[in-house]
Amino acid sequence: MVDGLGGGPVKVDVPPQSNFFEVLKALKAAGHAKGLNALAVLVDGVAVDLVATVPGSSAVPVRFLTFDDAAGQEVFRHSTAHLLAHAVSRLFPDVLPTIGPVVEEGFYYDFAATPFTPEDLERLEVEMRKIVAEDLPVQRLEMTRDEALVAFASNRFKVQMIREFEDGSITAYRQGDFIDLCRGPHVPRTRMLKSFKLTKVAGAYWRGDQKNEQLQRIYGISFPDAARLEAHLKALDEARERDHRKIGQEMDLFSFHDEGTGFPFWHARGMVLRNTVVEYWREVHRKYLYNEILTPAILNMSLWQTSGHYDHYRKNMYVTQIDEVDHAVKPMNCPGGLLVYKSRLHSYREFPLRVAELGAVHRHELSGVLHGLFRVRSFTQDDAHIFCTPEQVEASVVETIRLVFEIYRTFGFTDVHVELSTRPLQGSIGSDEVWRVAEAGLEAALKSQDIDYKLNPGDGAFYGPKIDFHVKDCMGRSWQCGTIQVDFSMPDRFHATYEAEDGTRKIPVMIHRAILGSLERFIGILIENFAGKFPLWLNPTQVKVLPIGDKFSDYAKQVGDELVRAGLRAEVDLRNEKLGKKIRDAQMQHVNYQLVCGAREAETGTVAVRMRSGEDLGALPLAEVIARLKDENDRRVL
RNA sequence: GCUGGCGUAGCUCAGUCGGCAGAGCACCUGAUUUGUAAUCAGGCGGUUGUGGGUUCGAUUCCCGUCGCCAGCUCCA
Repeated sequence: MVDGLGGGPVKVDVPPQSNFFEVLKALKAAGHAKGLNALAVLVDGVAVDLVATVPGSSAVPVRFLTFDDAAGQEVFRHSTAHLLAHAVSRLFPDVLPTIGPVVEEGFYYDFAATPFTPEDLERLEVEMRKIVAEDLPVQRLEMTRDEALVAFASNRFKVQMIREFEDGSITAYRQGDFIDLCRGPHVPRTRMLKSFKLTKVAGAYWRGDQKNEQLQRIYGISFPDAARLEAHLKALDEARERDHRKIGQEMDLFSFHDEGTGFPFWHARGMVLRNTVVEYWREVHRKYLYNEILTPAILNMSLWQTSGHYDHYRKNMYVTQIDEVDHAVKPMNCPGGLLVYKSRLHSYREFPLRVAELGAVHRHELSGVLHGLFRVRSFTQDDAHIFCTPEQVEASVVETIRLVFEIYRTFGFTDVHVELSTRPLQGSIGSDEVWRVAEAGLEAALKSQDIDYKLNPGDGAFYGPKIDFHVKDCMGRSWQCGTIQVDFSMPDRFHATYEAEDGTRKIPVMIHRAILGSLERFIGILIENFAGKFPLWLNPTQVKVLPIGDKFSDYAKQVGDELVRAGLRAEVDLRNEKLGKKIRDAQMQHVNYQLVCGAREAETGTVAVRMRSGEDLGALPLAEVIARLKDENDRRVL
């Protein structure tokens, strides 16, 4: 029975001991397999080669894999990785191949070698094309462990892998004079691997461990036809065009300088964007009954000893001395928040007490991981701590989840993916009972809101379970932004208490939460999501007023002033340039509206409205335009 | 932090097999007075990231260093 051809399963008869090529032939003869382009085959859920023997019973379900199946794509790309290793073995006979898996962005192969140069990649691509043209058959070889140890004796990495394999037969694949240890399956002939590109070289460690030998990794991508490869490379180009570091410079939003590696400098226009985000954030937090505090950047080291940061994360903290006493720049806001909490007595009647802080934190990240606004050494967390009783955890989490979704929706992120992480197997603190209640509370909160989530057992923080929120941008990329973490430990460490209904002092539960995560990173995400073409409410420059000539400068200035007085961000382009030039520049700055002022407009008190899309709304009375833009701005239309 | 690549004008990038450092854009000035994505001309602008070495001579070759980029590792 062959499935997956469209329509129901199809039955074909082939002689006993046939391979799947016979099945394909029979299907084609019956008019079924047209344009199938099978790469491998799924027999009872297990991917095998097309040359494998067809099972004797028709009860076993069979499905051919093409590039359009995830599993088929994997076979294809993995075969391309072998093709690469084959080419390397021809051009660099002394190089030892190690492993070559398929990853999300194609495939890679790690080699024990001296570094490859970009020219080497070009030569390798040429050699790979040669091997494709030779159309070598790809054969599966089964061998015993001893045979495998002999066959791969010269490759210490393969020997190590063979030794670690579980018992049973070991498989390898041969194409021409190249043999590689591999579970398979593979495409049957090298000819099928038509379109590929080697994309980059990088160092990588054997088994991903820094202590091990460093290998040379070659990344590549492959497709069954040139058109798909082209489309893929074009999409990569588009992603490069959206790079927030590039747009940030073009739009004059922020910069980085050698004098402060990893510390962003916000320019005036970037601050408008940032303040707009913050303004909205404050507005919605007021609505959700938060209050806001601000705690100092540098605090005595004893505080970090109490919080536990000194023990666990000292290497990431910036330390200094004040009057010869050790201090640290804060890497997190919660210890400071706890000092504020402790500055007076609290009653259960105040709970849940929602305390927000847009706190600037500094962390010493490794130099190699810094990346624009996405990974910096100083950033502002949209932090908040909710102090409550254990009974209030669930309701507080529900309320926070609602807030998270409301905020994401305002920025246009409606595709949100949620993960729940539970108690780590080792190193966690707190009683079983407390953990059980907290995990149940988070789970109940998610269920009550009908939210699908992924469970990550053992991935929680050492002090409590957490919910993480990932937003998907318009390119389909997922970004972890929000987090809700229940914490039983910190209030205890700090001896924070509240007066309970029965008059006793109790320790509150503390819920840490961030929604945007890092303001810097979130703005980076916004820039890439919108490719700099911000919706009106977020755009640093919303309107450009464009006089057609000097004669209309006064009228244009008047228009600009009125827009600004109405609370819109407008600039007037008084340069001695032609209209086409002014429009072009406004377009390149992604300004939402261009208001053209010439003789007709000046006489009638109108402006000719051109939208960023290129749509021309014609001349409209200024008052009408202002009302319309204000409405779009105030409603935060996307 | 590790491996590799790269640092030339505010930006994007040429160039120099070791011999007077260039273009476009931006900016300034002048002409032009402009109607929906680039008007023309002129001008300003650089210790070639930085420190050292080799050399008659270094932007070019070598070493150190800082930064950027890609990946690895890390990410409370």
